[in-house]
Amino acid sequence: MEKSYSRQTDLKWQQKWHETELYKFNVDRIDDKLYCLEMFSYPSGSQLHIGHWYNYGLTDSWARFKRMQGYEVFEPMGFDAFGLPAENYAIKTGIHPKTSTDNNIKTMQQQLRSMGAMFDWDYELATCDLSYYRWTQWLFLQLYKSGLAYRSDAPVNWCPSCQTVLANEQVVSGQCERCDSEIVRKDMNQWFFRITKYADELLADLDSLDWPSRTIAAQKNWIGKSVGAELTFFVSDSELSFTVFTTRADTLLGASYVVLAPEHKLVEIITTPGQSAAVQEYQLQARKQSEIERLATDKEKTGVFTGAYAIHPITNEEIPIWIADYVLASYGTGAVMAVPAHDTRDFEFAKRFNLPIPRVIKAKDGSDDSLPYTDYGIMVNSGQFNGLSSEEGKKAVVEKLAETDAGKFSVNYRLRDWLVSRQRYWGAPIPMIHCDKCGIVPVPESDLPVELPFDVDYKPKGKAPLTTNESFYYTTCPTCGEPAKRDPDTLDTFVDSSWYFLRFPDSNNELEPWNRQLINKMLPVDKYVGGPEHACMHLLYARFITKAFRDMGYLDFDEPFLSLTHQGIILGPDGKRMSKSKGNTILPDSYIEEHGSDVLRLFLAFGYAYTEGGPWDEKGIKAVARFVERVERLVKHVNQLKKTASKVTTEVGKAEKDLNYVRHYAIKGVTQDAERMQYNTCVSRMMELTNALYKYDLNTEVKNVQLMIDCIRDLMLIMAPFAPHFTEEMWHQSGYEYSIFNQRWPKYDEAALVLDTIEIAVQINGKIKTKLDVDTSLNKAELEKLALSEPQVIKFIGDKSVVKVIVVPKRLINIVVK
RNA sequence: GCCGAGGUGGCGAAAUUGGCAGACGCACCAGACUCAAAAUCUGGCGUGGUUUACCCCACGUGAGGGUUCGAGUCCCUCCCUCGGCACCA
Repeated sequence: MEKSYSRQTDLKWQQKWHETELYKFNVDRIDDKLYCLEMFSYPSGSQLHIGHWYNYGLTDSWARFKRMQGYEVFEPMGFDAFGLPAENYAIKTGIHPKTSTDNNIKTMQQQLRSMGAMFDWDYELATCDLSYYRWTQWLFLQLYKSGLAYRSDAPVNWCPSCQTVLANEQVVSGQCERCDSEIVRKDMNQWFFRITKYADELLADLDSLDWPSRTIAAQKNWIGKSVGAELTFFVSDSELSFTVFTTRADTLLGASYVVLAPEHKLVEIITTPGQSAAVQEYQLQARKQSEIERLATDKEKTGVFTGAYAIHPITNEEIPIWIADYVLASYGTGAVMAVPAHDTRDFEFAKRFNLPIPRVIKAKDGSDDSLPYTDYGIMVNSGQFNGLSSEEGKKAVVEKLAETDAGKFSVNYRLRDWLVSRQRYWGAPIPMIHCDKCGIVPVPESDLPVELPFDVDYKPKGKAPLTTNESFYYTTCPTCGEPAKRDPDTLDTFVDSSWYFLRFPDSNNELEPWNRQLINKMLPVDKYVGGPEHACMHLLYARFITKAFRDMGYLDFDEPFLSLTHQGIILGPDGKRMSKSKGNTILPDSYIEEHGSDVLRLFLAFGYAYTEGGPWDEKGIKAVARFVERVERLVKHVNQLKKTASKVTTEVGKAEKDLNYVRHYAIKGVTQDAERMQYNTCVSRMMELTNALYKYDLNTEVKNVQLMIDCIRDLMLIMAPFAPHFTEEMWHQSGYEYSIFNQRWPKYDEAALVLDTIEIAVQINGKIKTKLDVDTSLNKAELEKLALSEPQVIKFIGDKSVVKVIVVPKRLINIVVK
């Protein structure tokens, strides 16, 4: 047999789909819309790799499945085109980022088209296009206007290799997310987005989302809510006071000293002359520490006594004030009350410096008298609070202090504001102007875009490259008209990607970033598919931007992505992550050339649990190629039978019923499993139906050809989302009307799934002893009677007596004997 | 340490959510076709024991307990792997 599926088939149908505009989104059907989105591509130097196929190809299969179910599917594609890799490549090779990015986009467009996905290219966007980033700048201005973008002096994360600051989210255990360089802390004046304003809502709304639990957990961890109280301590012999944050107000009576962060503002004021040399030395040491040193949790506690004392707010006793680097200036109030008996860190510190360790909580059942004791318990040695549980005490102590304004309930978040400025070239310029007279002035919206100049020396020098382009950098103040300077920093690329899903449905709108009525209908995104590595970056930022623009009145929904799936990672054949340096990279191109793109797509569907991924397997792709050929032979064989079979029947006997059962079982299985993106079992069901058809053909002399035709028609339909070119070709060869993707998804018939007889298991005391073919029409009592009269069963029961019989229709009968 | 996801044949994996563990496929073994090979087709394939064979028996989802007529699935205690957070008060 001449094979009729190949790479040529792909190209032929891609051409036809393109000419007939088959996948063009029809806005008139917006009420049936389904927004299916894959995380857009980063056009790096290399080409589409297996990971892209795994993400885009199989999400496209899901989208096609939805299309056949009658949805008007919106599946756009674009490019996250600003960013460091293009710039670093430029520094290395001298090729301008714009040149290399434009080239890469062209290559990737080509490759994405060759995948044969339904992407509607009319909506394509690239974040580095002026038509896109002018609206990114607009976004910035709106955030600025509403107080959500602000400039501040703060200790920031500086990557000495990338020569730029980074957001907290881009620092991974003290190292740069991109280049693994050790991060340095620097005090700099930078732009921030006030994401912390939404901390509580970002946390609370997580529970309403159909997202993987690990991603929800990661965001919860990252936001890091802690509920507690702020308590005020006065400095002895002074009017000065400071507050501490604690989640364990019930342990207040056990506070035997307090600790300020070395950077705490009060330190200079309260330190006694005798201690000032030691304190200054310690502050200097703390500042010099690298991020990695500071994060080490196993190092010995260090600290210095300030010489000053605080007044305990309940006992009025004097307790010493220390400084130590285990207290972070950036969290809570930068000061803690130390309760060494009930906190492991305070305990270590107190041991080291011989500070008192009074116990004020005992275990509820009195069983644990070891220290430190960090669980909840009963308050002891706490005067009027004695006998209260920790839970009660946490309230009672704060309420007591509140009487004198020395305490209030309070919530703290680990989440920090999002640092968005970068001292790099290849990004959207920040639309702000620095004027000596007027201060920081926003660029008027009518002056947007602030165009990124082409002619810039982008080699890193520790300051923003845009300062080297004088005609960009030097400008006039829009307020007073005097000479002024543009902000030379560019926006974090995560700003670009934090709103692209809002732009897609209206990506050609030149008057506004999006039309409100339109996106209120098009969004939220119904299904979002991409890697899990964005859990606390892109996925968090996008939620923040959505909520912020909702509050500004530009859109009416609360969350951007209702349902999220993370595809797994396809590893190299060696089981390691694919990388050029390891030489274990698998490129899709040669497989597509050899087998056609559908074989690759089907293999990715069949070979892995979608959310798990796994090592590349050369043999697997052969197996799937074999399956595709097997289907092709079958289609051709039956099309032949249609014309030439001399002896046919329309009767439906046992063999026909069995075949029809497999057919409807397959339809049902694929319908359910495709819905939840469990693609491997979808392909299994198709294989079973194929096998059943072969078996029927082989074992049946006089065939019900019409049934075979119907089965194969359904097989082509359920296979279509996973092998779009192949099935379109088979559909065509079978004489059906173009296109298979305009067909409705087949429905399964529950009646066909009920067989006349079924094999059920018979257990004695829960162990399977035999199996019976029974009529499915039998009721429970009849089944029980039948089982008990079965010779095998009688033999097993022997002289024991039957205590109980459990009958589960269509499954099993369990006879309990004693 | 806290949070999340996992641990099932030689391998990739399934299991209608408490009801026949291992579907589907890979690899392997045997057979058919063939001069031969490839391709294709048919059958076998968790482990151990027993048996000439058909059969039969026992064991089996990381380990150990428990609930239940019945547990891969629920509960408790551990072990291991991966991911997130972490001197966060």
